[in-house]
Amino acid sequence: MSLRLYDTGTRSIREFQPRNPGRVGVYLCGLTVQGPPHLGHLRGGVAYDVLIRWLRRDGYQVTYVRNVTDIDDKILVRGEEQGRPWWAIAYENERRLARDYAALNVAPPTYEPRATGHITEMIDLIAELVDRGHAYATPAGDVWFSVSSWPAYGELSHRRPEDMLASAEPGGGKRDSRDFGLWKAHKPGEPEDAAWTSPWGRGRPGWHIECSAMARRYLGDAFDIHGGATDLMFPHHENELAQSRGAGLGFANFWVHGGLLNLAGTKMSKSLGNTLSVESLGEKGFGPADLRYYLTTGHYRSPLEFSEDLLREAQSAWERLSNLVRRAVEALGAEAVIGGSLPPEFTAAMDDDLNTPAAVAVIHDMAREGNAALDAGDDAAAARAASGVRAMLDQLGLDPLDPHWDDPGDAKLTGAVDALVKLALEQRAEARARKDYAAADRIRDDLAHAGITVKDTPRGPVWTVD
RNA sequence: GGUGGGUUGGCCGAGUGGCGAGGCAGCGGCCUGCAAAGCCGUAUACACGGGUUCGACUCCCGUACCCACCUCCA
Repeated sequence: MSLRLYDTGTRSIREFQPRNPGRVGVYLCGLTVQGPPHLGHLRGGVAYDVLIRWLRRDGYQVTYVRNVTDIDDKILVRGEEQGRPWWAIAYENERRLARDYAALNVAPPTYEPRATGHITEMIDLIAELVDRGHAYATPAGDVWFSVSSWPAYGELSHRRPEDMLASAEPGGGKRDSRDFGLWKAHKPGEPEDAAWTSPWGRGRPGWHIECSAMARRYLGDAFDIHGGATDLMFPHHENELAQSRGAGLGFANFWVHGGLLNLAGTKMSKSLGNTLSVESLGEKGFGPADLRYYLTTGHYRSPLEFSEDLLREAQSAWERLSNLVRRAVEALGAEAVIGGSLPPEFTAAMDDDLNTPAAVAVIHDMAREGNAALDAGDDAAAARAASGVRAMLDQLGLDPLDPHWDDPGDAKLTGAVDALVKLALEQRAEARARKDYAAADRIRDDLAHAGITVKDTPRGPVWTVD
């Protein structure tokens, strides 16, 4: 069994085969860094992280390119509004995104090219399109892609040209309302540092051309997988495809589109302003692992509803899993809970178009076995189950013992708190020994007020900081 | 108007032509001084109407409703 992936281009699940044996090239449309990232962006990041991890686990050498769009109309508008350079805003948001991805244990891509660093490649590509008759320049210095010159236009999103509404992008010398911009002439009033020299005069690139140009540079004329969320399918990906194919490039073999994250029934979106950040959730007691687990419990292509209640449920479920792993480590030692292999049911679920909900169900089943074995004192079975659970979680980027999840701010305090809590627990143990439960419970309550939860286990009390 | 996706039990969420994934919440029990954790058991499902079939939640047709895209958006 190997990976079968849904491909938007053919609207079907296909056996994944790389173009070159052992190597996979993946291009993911990253963010337009006009504002801070929100949970929807992070969902996409986690979903593709899961895909990349699965490909690597299959032994592929993966080149994963995720771009940053750091020049576009909206970024320029933000700069105007805030009275700051547009590039400062772009870079600030890019760093925020990197920080949030890191918090969620999303591995960095192989390379993260910025649009502004690839103007040359874009100009080259545009020039080729003009030469081939698929693009035309206007006297004003704009360059448009000619949709009517490319009969296959619409093949990805399966739209017929006559069904398309006329683009709102006005005139500007366009021959056809569906034509889209490859190069935008610099306009009076726009920042001088937002324009580059080109054969058509000073200007800046249109949105779609960057991905075609950067994918070509880093992955070659043809590559394996192109990803992005479903809202990019049209027009962005359709346009990318037309540009690249129009220039004679093979472009992507698989198109993988992820579902959106909904908030109160509608999608979370920059333009709607209904966004949520990792920090705001942290203030409500949710850790990045809770969020990552939650984002993993839905299938990547399905829309996912977000609410605090749902996140809280995910948190409970995630704690169950991480409890099992910790219990096993406490009972059997850390060396007994490493390096389990992945159960065939888990592998089958993941190979089936990355069916993470089914994969997570396998983890829960094995966690139950592990807990039962622990209760029964069957160390061998417990170690086997806990190791398996850990291996599966690790595959999803959710190993509970990964130091990544530790709050670094706690490190300095841990030693001191440890000693103090130990002292309190000794007193509580003495009280319990003389059956003075009122005193024992008072100590536990006091600790609880300080944010420390004490639980009694067959091997003595354990405590956690909330 | 066009295109695509969806409607599963209190909630979330997989899946299959015939054995009721998994989680969260609930209830009962075991364990525990209590609590927590854990384990065992347990009720409530497949939007509606037709059709195909020995048999449909699963296939087909229709209806309703929801979401997304068709303008920038992960």
